[in-house]
Amino acid sequence: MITKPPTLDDVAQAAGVSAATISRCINTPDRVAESTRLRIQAAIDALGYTPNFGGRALATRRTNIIGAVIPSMANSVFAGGIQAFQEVLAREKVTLLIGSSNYDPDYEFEQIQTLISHGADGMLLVGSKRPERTQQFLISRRIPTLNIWCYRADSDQLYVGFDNHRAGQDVAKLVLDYGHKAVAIVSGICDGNDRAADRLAGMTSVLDVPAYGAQTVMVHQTKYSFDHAAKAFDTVIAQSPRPTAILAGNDVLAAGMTQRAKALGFSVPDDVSITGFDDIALAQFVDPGLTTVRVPQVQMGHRAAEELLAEIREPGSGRSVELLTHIIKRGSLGPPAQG
Amino acid sequence: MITKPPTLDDVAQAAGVSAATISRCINTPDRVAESTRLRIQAAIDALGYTPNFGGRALATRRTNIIGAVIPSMANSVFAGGIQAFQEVLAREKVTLLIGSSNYDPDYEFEQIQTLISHGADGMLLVGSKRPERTQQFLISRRIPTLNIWCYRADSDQLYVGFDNHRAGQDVAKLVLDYGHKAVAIVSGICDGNDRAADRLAGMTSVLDVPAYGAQTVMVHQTKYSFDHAAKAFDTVIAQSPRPTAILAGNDVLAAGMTQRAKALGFSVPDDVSITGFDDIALAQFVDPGLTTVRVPQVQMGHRAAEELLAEIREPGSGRSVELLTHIIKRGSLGPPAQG
DNA sequence: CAGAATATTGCAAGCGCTTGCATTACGATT
DNA sequence: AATCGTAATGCAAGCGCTTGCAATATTCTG
Repeated sequence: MITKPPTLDDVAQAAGVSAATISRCINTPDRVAESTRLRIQAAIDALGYTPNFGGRALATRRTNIIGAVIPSMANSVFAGGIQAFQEVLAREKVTLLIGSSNYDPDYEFEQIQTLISHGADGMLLVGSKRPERTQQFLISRRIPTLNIWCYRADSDQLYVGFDNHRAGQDVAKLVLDYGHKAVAIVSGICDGNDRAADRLAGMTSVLDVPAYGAQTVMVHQTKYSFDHAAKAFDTVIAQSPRPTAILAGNDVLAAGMTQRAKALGFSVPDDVSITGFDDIALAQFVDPGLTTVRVPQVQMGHRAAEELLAEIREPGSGRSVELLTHIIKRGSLGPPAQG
Repeated sequence: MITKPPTLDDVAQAAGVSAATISRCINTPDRVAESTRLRIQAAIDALGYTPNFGGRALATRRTNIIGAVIPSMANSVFAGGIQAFQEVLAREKVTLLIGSSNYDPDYEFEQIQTLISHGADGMLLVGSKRPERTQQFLISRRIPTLNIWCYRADSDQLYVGFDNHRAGQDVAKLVLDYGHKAVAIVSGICDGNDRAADRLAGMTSVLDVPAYGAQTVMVHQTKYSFDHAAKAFDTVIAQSPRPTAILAGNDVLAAGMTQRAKALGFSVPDDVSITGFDDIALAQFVDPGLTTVRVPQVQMGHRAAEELLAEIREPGSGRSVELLTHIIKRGSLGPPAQG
C-alpha cells in the first residue's frame, strides 16, 4: 500500500480545524488554545504527520540548512572544527550541508553554488581569499557567509579564526631561538590557499631579517599528503647548505617528513629539526612528537556557528572574532648539531 | 537596494517565453529548440537566476539531498569514507546533509529525524542495529536507507561494508599464531555499537577455543579516545596473568595504549603486543607501527553512494555489497617474550 | 503539395505550507 | 445588559517551480 504522506490539510480535517491553525500549532503554539492544541497533537501523532520540507521552505524562504565547504575531509585537519560547528547547529535544529573543495578555488565555487542551490541559508567557508566571481556570487545571492581558519581585521567580511601570518612568525622565531642558521620551509601550495600563503609569508618575514644571520635554504611548496611530504623532504635535505631545521606548513607535511627522515637514517631533531602546524591528533604520535602550532579548533567551530547563526537571523549582528594560537613544544625541534 | 532574487517568471519575461519553457530549458534541454535555449541562457546569465530550492522541492518532491549520520567526525575513522561518499554525490549534483550521533542511538534517532525533516531523499547510516522506533520511523517515512561499516547477508536492508565479526577473528587468529597465550581485549563500548560488538565477538570466538590453549585475561570496554585508551591500558596491564598481547577495538584505542605503554616503560611489542583496527592514518605513525585491519574506506564510500543513489532513483535497485578487509602487519605485534 | 508525424511552446493546475487580515468567541468592564 | 478588548480561529492569497495536456510550428513522406 503506497500511501502518500499526510499533509497539513489531512491533519486539519482529522482535527476538525483549519490548516492555518495546525500550522500555528506547530510554529507558534501559544497562539492556539490549549484544548485545540491537544486535539491537533493527537491528530498529528495519529497520522504520523511531518511538515513537508519543500512547502515550508517555499512559504518561509528559510531552510534551516547551513552550507559548509571545506578543503578536505580526508585528513583530520578540519574534522574537529566541523564537528564542533555541527554540534551547535544541531542544538538549534539547523543542519549542515557539506561540500569539499580539494583546495581548488574553482571546485570550491562549484560546491558553493550547489549548496546554495540546495537551499543553504548561510555559508561557512575556509579561508579569506577567493576569486572575484565567487565573492560576487555570494554577495549577489545575499548569503550570509562566515570565514574560518583565518582572521582579517581590515575586512567587512566575517571571520572566526586566527592570524596565520603571526603564527608563522612565531614558529620561525622559535626555530631561530634554538640557534638554527640554515632553514628550509616546506609549505602547502599557496596558490588558492591563503592560510598556507600567510603562514609562509609569516615565516619568511622572520627568517629573512638579516640581523638574525639565518639563511632560508629553500622554500618548497607541495600538496598536503604524506607521500608528497616524503618527496619534499628528499628535495629539501639535498640542498646545500643542508638545512638543520625544516618548517612545515602543516602537521601532515611535518609527519610525513619526519617519517621519511627516519627512514633515511636521519635523526630528528639531532640531524634535522622539523616543526608542524595545526596540532592534529597525529602530532603527538609521531616520534618524536611534533613541535607545532595549536589551533583552537573546537572553539573556532563553536564561535563560528554562533556568529553565523546570529548573522543569518539578523543580518549585521554577526561579529568577527580573533582566536589565539600557541606553540606546543614536543621533541621534533631541538638545537642544531654543533657546527 | 534590496532586490528580490529573480524568479522563473522574471526570466521568462526577459527571454520572451513562458515560464514552462524556462523550466524545461533547465531540466530537459533537449526538449527546447536550440535558438530559444540560447536566448534563455542569456537571460538567465543576465539576471543571475538560480532556481529556488523550495519551489523546486515542492514541485518535484525531491531535494537531491542525502542525509548521513555518522558516530563522530572528530576522529578520522569515518572521514575517508564520507569524503569518498561525498565525491560521488557531488558528481551527481546531490549534496550531503550531515549529522553526528556521538555513538548514541537516541541522539542518532534525533539526528535522523532532523535530517529527514530537512528534506533528505535518502539516508546513510553507520552500523546495522538500531532501536525499533528508529527502524519504524525510517520505514514509515519510506526513506531509502543504506548502512555502511558492516555487512549482513541475511537482511533485507542495504549494506555496503564488511564482516566485522570475521575481521575480529582474523586478528585474534594472527595473535594466536604468534604464540600468545595471555590475551586481553580493549574494545569500544558495545552497547549501541554493533561494529564494536561484532569485532569483539569475533575475537572472543577464536580466543576461547580451548584447543588453542590461550586465555582471555580480560575484556574491557571503553570509549574511543586516547585518554580512555591510556586508562584502559593501565587496567588491563595490571591483570594477572599479565597479558602479552592486547587486541584493540580500533586504532584510536591501540594508539592510545601504545603511547601509554611506552610512557610506562613497556616495550612494544617485546613486553606487550598491541593490535589495532581500521588502519587510520595514525596507525603508521605510531611507533611501532600498528598491526591492524585495513578497512576499504574509500571503496566503501564510493559503492555506498552508488547503491544508495540507485535505490533512491529506483527503489529496489540498490544492492548490498560485501567488501573485504585485510590485515596490515607493522611492528606492534610480535611474539611474546620467552617464558 | 497535402497529410501525417514530430518537435516546440504555452496554459494552468497543482505541490504543501505560512501569514496578514477578517471574523468570531469569550470574558471583563462600566 | 451593552460595550469593548483580547484571544482564537478561519480565509485566501501567495511562495516558485514542474508537468500533463493542448495548441502551434516545423519537418517528413510519398
